[in-house]
Amino acid sequence: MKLVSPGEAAANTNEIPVEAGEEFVRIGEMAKKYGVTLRTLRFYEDKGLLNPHRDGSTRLYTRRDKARLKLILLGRKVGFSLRDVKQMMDLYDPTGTNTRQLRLALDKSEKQLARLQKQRALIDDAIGELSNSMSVVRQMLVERTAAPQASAAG
Amino acid sequence: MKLVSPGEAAANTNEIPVEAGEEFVRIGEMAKKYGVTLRTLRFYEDKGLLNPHRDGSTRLYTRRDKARLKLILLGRKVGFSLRDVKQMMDLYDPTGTNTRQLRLALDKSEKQLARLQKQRALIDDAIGELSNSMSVVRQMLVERTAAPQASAAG
DNA sequence: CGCACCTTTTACGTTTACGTCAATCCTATA
DNA sequence: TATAGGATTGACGTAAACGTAAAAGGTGCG
Repeated sequence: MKLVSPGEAAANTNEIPVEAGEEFVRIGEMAKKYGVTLRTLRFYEDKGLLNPHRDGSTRLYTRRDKARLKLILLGRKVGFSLRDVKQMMDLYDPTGTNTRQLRLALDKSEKQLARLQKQRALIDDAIGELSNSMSVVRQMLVERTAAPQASAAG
Repeated sequence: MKLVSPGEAAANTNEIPVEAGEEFVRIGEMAKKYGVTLRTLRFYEDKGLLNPHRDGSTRLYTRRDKARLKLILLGRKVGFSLRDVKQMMDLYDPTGTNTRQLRLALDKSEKQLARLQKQRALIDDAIGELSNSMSVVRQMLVERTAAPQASAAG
């Protein structure tokens, strides 16, 4: 049994004890697959967001880790901090209904949604102000460029 | 001659040589007037964005400084970095037409406008994703909450 | 054998715009 | 004169999410 081989180039394919069809991926592949850096994966682990298995000191990621990573990336995409993501993930309990987890997620989501809407309002505001300033500047440029001695400009 | 006295409470009113009706304000007032902290004003000065006069070691702000501060705050509002603002301000030349300054400002503004629009798109995207996730979570909560033993949920 | 390549841990650096002391000084006022 | 209120400089702290370098170990291949 080997590591999952992406395409053809499975360099450095070490013999790893794999049980029950579990597919292990090392950090390099994991990083490529999800478009993150090695540093990021180690960082997430350091923050308690990921918990890959180990073969000696080598990290081995399973599809559980992949699922978690997907969640993390989704969380970040919608603007949650890693702390928020961790807080929500930490409530996951495979034996229960995860009602609490879901409620927390919903709660945080509502707040985040509000933040996002506020941000959008701010940005719209900024766009407005900026557009104004730009037309003012354009006007000033026109006055300085066109017909410096004549006052009739059209 | 005295410092400009805002309302009635002009505490700590020191004798300051004022010429030609110039109105000086010390840092505390300046901060209040523009809703920034003392630290902020000193920081801006440290970054070369402001250049208040001095009475000994005490900073004295004139309306020139106020105008500059207004520009800084507008710049920040529309998302420019302080470096950008400084770069634009540094081109100011009271003897010329400031064409170069205006062109630079316009150039930076166009780029910033693009960034803002991109940001807004990202935010809209995030809002969409988040809304989706939220309805999924709500659905999950419904399934876990309502009629745990009956499969008919209306 | 040696090189290229992957991986590890540790730890400091980056970015931006200030916040938060800390120690000190000056001044007006009761 | 004691006290309260501003003001000064200097310098470390903060937030977030990694980047980057260093020093080292393991592995397969030609």
